[in-house]
Amino acid sequence: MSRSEPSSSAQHGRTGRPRSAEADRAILEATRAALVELGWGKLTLGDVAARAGVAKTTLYRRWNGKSALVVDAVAALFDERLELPDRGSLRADVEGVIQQFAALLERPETKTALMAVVSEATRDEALRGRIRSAVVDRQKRLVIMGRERAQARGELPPDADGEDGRAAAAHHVDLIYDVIAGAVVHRTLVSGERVDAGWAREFTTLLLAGLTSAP
Amino acid sequence: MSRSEPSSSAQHGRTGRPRSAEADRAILEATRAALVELGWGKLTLGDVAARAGVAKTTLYRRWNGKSALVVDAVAALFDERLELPDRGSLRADVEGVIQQFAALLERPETKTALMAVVSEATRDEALRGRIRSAVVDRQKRLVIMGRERAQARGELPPDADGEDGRAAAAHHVDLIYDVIAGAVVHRTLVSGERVDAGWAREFTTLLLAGLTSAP
Amino acid sequence: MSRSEPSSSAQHGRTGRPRSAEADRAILEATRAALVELGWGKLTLGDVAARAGVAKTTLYRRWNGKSALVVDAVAALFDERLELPDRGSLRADVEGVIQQFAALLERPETKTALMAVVSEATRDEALRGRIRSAVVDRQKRLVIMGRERAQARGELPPDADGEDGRAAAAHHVDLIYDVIAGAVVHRTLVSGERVDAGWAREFTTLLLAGLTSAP
Amino acid sequence: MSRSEPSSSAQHGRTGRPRSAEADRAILEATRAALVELGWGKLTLGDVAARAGVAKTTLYRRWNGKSALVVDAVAALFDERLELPDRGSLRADVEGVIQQFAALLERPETKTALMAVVSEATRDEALRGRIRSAVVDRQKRLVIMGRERAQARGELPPDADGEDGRAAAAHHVDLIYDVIAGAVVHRTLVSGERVDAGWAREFTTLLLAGLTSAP
DNA sequence: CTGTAATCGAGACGGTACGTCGAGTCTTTGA
DNA sequence: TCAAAGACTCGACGTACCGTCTCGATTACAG
Repeated sequence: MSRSEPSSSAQHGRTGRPRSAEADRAILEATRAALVELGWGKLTLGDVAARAGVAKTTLYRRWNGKSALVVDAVAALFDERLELPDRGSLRADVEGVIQQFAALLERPETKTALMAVVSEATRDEALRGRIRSAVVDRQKRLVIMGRERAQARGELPPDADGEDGRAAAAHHVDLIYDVIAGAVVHRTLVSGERVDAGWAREFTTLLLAGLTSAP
Repeated sequence: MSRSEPSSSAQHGRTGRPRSAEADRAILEATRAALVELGWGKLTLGDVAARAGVAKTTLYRRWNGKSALVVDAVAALFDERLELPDRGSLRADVEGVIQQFAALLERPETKTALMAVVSEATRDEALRGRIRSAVVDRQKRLVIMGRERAQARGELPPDADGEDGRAAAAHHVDLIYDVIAGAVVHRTLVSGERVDAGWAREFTTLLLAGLTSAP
Repeated sequence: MSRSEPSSSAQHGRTGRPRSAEADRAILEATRAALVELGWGKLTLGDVAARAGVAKTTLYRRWNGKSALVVDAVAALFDERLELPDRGSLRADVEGVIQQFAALLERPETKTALMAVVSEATRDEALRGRIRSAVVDRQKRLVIMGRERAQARGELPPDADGEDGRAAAAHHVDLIYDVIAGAVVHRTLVSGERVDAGWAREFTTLLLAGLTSAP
Repeated sequence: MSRSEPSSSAQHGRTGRPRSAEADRAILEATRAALVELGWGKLTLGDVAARAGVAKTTLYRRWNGKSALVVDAVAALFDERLELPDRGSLRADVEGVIQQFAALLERPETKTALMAVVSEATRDEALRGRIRSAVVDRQKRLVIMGRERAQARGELPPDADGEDGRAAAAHHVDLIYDVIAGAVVHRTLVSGERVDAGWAREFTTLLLAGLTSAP
């Protein structure tokens, strides 16, 4: 799913030496380490290969460039880190989401990598898709989940029925997601300020007023 | 202020041949053109120099790398394009700001460049400062102005007096700025969707509810 | 022996793609052609690489600069062109050697290159060694051979026996070599006159009188 | 005579600020110093100008390139150093000439510069002329003088009368000059050995036998 | 004493080449 | 067939000098 040749099962003939699974792990690990040390701009595939104890050939056989590799490398972090325990109220859940986004963005490997691949993606449709599935969709899932819980609690009105209702709901989720993720990203990376508990609370207050007042 | 040697006033002696102002103009223009055609990733300083009819040396004498040059090149757009005519109401002003940010971000030169330099800036304090003064401050000015107008109209409560009041106001501006700019940037560049009139209206509705309910 | 990494035998591991022998040939050939067309001063390694159909990197991987490359390029000529057929008498052999040196020095590639690398060598011990083995030794071999033949014919007295004898012989060879090669080089390159048959004869007369009178 | 614009007398109008004679001196001095430190290859005109406390412009106004400047700079040495006191015999005079040539060539500035400009001169007629008048003719004068003295002493036969005689004499001088200068240059720069008293004596012996036996 | 005309320093200018580096590809030997 | 090693082509990098140019500031001699 994340490889240039979807390594899922042995697509490529069944003879010959099989690909080392260990190599995959080592490469992604090395990529993250290199990202932390050098940042996106100075990261080189030759260096990653050397750190992973792997030949450059091996690396290119599995990914087709710096961007693809880095997306996969940071995608792994999104898998591990994003979950949303029920904190009992909409406000608590929103603050939780904000904190999780912020925690992820304050890790040095994501901080430097995320905007870089987003930038690359402005000219690369395939990369855009990869980012969507590896990053955006996983984050958006949290928004969806939090919204459903709030509706179940009665903190937010339920979705309208029918096709239009579903579309409006999706629309609403997109808006909320862009506002939350955007504000956190912007504060962290552009304004260059930390997302602390105080800011999270103020932002949540602003947001909840908006969400609960007008439908 | 925007050069590697802040050319503001004649810092570098008064003797010797003076730097060509025409060259500056041509270089920034060429940089924007190259950004549109090639995008950040493929943009090379050699190519920019060639387009500007200027030697590479001249370019390196004034800026110290791709990032710094590109920041200055897009900063010029922020100068030209950002203004806030009084549209008569807070809602209209907010929608106006959103549309302006979005229009700027949908230009191909900013779309490809902005996140790239933000990414570079995560490892470069000087670059961060340059972005702040060339981009962030110019944008934030609009937020401040819009807020003051709304206070004058009575749409928003006035700032509290004294030192604490000023600090709280600045704090508030920062929050609003990150929310607006962040949401627009995220929708445009990460989610990859257009900011149309409908979205601008919905987002404004969300935001105004937040701004006007709880102080 | 002539490379920066003495490629003689597989010094650099046995794995990996081996260096292309064809590239070597093409580079030296291109170097000579460029020397003829442009002369030492205008010769650039980038141009040589282009002529040879080879990347600059390849060239720098094998030689460490213009001088080293040029020495190897002209050394090949010294290999091909210097031989000493037995012409039956010392006089004839000496004239033969002189003509061969002169013919080599009048080729445009050697004419422009030789003094240039000698000049560089005044500040570069490694280059000096390279010149010695690639040029000087090959020329000196001819002097040694001619001298032995003359001794065999009885035109010159035999070497004295023992350690001292061998040292004196080597000494003598060095002197003769410097006189012959020096006179030819100086006439050709410094005085800028041709070495024609007449000059060769007169010089030989002068030399033979010196060689045969006082031992 | 040695300048690009033969500064001999005021060719260039008589008004305007006159050229600084001090600058000339300082530049030539700086050139020699730079030659000693850096050698021909690393010597740059910018550096010379800086050492001389002079603008690059000044330098280019008087000479038209590295080669011309260096020829003039070393030519001054030839003026000071070459003279031939009468040592009473042909042998002594020849050894004297050899030692003088050798002493000149062992100075680091001439060692590195001489062959370099000779190499440049292979492609530059004007430079060749400049070398001839600044170097070759001055050295050859010594050979001529020594030969005349020897003829006066009766150690060498007098020149034949008439046009042919003069031509033959000039011819002879040229041959001797190339042999002496060539041997010394070659030993010093190519073979890389010192010219000590022993070598000078042996070479003289060889040469005198040749000069005195056959006419 | 006042132009006029060439010099001087400084340093920016358009160029050309440098030698290095990274991206990807290709070609070996060995598992 | 894949893996490691490393040579390959290509293209950009940022720097160094080149030789020219434009400045403002000095000199000298001519009127």
